[in-house]
Amino acid sequence: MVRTNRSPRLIDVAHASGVSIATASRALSGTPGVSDSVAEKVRQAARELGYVANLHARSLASGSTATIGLVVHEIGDPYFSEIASGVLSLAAEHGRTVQICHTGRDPEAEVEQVRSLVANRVGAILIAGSGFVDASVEAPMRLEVQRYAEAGGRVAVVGRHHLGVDSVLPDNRPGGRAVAEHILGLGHRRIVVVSGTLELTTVADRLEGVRDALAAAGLDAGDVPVLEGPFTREGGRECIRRMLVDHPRTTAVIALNDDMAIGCLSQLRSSGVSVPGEVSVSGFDDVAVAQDLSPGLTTVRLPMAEMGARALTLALKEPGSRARRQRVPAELVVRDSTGPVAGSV
Amino acid sequence: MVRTNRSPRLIDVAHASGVSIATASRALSGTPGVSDSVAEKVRQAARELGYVANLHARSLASGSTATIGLVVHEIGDPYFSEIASGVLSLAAEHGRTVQICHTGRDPEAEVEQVRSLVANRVGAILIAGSGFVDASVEAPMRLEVQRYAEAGGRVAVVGRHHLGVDSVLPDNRPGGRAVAEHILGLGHRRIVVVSGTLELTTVADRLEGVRDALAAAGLDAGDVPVLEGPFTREGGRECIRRMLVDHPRTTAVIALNDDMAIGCLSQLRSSGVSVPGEVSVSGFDDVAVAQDLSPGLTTVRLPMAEMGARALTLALKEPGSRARRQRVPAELVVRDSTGPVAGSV
DNA sequence: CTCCTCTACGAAAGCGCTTACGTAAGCGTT
DNA sequence: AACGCTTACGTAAGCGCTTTCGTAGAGGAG
Repeated sequence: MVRTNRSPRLIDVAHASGVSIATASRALSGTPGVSDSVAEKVRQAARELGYVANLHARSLASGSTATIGLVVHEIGDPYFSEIASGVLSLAAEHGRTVQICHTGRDPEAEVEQVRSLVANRVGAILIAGSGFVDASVEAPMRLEVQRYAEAGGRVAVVGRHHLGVDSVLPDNRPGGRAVAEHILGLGHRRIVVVSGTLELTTVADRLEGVRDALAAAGLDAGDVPVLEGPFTREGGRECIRRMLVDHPRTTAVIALNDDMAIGCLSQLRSSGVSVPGEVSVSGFDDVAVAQDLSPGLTTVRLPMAEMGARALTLALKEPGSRARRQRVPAELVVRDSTGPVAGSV
Repeated sequence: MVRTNRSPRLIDVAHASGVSIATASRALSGTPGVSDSVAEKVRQAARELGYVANLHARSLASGSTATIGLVVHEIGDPYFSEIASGVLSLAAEHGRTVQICHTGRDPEAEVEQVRSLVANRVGAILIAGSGFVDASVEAPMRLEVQRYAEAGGRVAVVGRHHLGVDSVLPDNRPGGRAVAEHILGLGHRRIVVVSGTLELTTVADRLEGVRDALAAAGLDAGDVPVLEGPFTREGGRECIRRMLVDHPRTTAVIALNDDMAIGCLSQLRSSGVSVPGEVSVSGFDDVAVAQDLSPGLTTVRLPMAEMGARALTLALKEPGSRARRQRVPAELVVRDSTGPVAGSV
C-alpha cells in the first residue's frame, strides 16, 4: 500500500466538516440518520480533500467487500473474455471491482482459485465455464462452493450445472439440435462431429442436442463419428486431419465450439478442401470474429457478455431459497460456411 | 464478506499452538524471530484449522496488498485479453491476485479507474494500451500516475510512453516499417493505410514506421492516403468501403492493427474483391486468430502475453532510480493475405 | 558472580473504517 | 406539563491483523 504522503482519512473529512467521524461515515456511505444539509457538507469536504475510503479498512470493519471474484478457464479465450467484458461493465456500474483468475481448465487449479477468493472474502464469486461430467472430478469444487454458499456467500455460475447455486445456462442442447437440423436440412448425411473432450458438460450437452436431431432424422448415432480433441483451434485442426484420413467422404462438420470450427476451417483450407463447396462447417458460441471469417461461420449465437452480466446480477441479488436457473436462448446464425451437400446442387 | 460460521482467526491458531498472536503472525508470514520448532508448530495448527489470513485485515495492518490492478481498454478485445492472460498467469505464480478494469478507450474513465485502484491501495498498477498523442488529454493520467509513483506506488505500462514510469514498449515503428517494406517489396505502389484514430500514440508510431519505408522507397507521403476509422473490425470495414469509392485502384491495404485488418478482409470479401489477388492486406499484432483466417493474415507479431508478464515483472521489481524501458521486438509474419501486385505477376 | 548481549517471545498499540448504543433535542399526546 | 417517540448525532468498541517495544532467559566475558 502506498503511504501516499497525506492520503486523507475519514477523520480528516470529519474535522473539515465539523462533525464526528461516525456522522462522516454515515454521510459518505449513504446510511440513513444524517440530515441532508450535514450530509452535503460532508460530501463537499470529502470532495475538496480528495478523500477516498480505504477499501481494506471498510471491508474489515463492515465485513463485506465490493470486490467480486471471477473464475474463468482462460482469459485469452474470446469466449471467456467476452463474458468477462460483460461482467466488468456491469460491475463498474455497480461500483464494484472485479478480481479475475484463470485456471487453464485444470479442475484442481479451479478449486484452488475459488478457495483463495473465499479467503480473500470477496463479496461474490462468479464461475464461468463448463463443469465436468465426472462427478468425482466435480465433487471438490461442489463442496467448496456449497460451503461458501451455506456460510452466506453469493455464487453464480455461467454455463455450468450441478453446483447447486444460481446459474445462467445457455441452451446448449437446443442449440446443438438447431445446428444439426440446419445441416441435415441442407441434405448432409455424411457428417462428423468435432468435439472437445466429452468430460466437459458443455460438450456433452451440445452433443446431446446434435444427437437429438440426428435421431429425429432417422440417423443412427453410430453413423456420425465424433472426433474428440482439445477444445481449441489446434484441436479443430487436428480433428480435421484425422477426418480427412478416416472419413474422407464427409460433407459436413459440426464443431462444438467456434474455436474448433475456426481450426477446422483453417485446416480444410490448408488441405485444399473448399468450404462450403465440398464440406460445410458449423461452430458454436458466435465469438466476435465468427462473422468476419472467410467464409463467415455458421454458428449458434450465445450472448456471452450478457450471460456474464446476468450471472453478476444473480449474485448481487438477495439469495433465493433455492438455486435459480436462468436459461439463455441459443440462436442459430446461418452464414456462408454451410451450404447444400455437393451432390444435391 | 461471508461470516463463515467459524472462520478461524489468527488468535485461534495462536491458542491452538500455545503461543501469542504475535508469534503466530510471525511464524505464518515468515518474519524472523521465531524458532524453527515453534514456527513449525504454528504452521501445523494453521493447517489443521484450515486457517487463511484475512486479506483485508492484513492489508490494513501492514499497509500493503498482494493485489495488483490491471487497466485495459477493453477486455473483450483479443489484444488486451492476451496481455491479461500473460499477467494473470505470472501473477498466479507470485501468489498475487489481479483486479482488472476496462475503460472503453475513454481517457476520462481511464483516469477514474487508476484513481480507484490507487484508493484501493493495490500493490501495483499495470496499464495496457495506447496513450494519446495530445498531451493535454494525457496530462491528467500522467499526473495521477506520477503522484502514485512518487508516493512509492509501483506502476508499469505496456505500449505506452510519456507516462514517466517503467514501460514495455513494442517496436511499433520498426514493425510498421517492416510491413510497409514487405508490401513495397511485392511491387505495390497504390497503397492505402487503414488506421485507427491518429490520436493514439500506437497508431501514430506504426504510421511513422510505414512512412519511413515509403520515404525510403522514394514515395511521397501524399501518395499514400491514410483512412482513419475506429480501431476495430467495424472500423476496418468502414475504411474499405470508403477506399472502394475514393481509391478504387488500390492494390494494397496496410491496416494498423489486426482487428481492422480482419474488418478489411471481411468487407473486401463482401464486396467481391479477392485477397490477395486484387488487393493485399496486412495487419499488426498477430492476435491468435490471425493465422486461422482465410487467407491467413500477414501481420506483425507482438508477444502480447509476454508483454503483460514483463510489465508485471517490472512492477514487482524494486523501482529503479529512473523509469526503465523494455523494447519488445516486432516480427513480420508473412502469410497469405499479401501477394505480388496484380499487374506484375 | 555480575554485567552485558542476544534471541525468542508476549503485550499492546494501532491500521481506517463501521456500527451498536447512548443521548439530547424536537415534537405530538393526553 | 409530563411522557413517550422519533430524529440526528456523538462515543467507543471492535473488525483481524502487523509491528514496535519491552522483557525474560540463555550464554559469554570479565
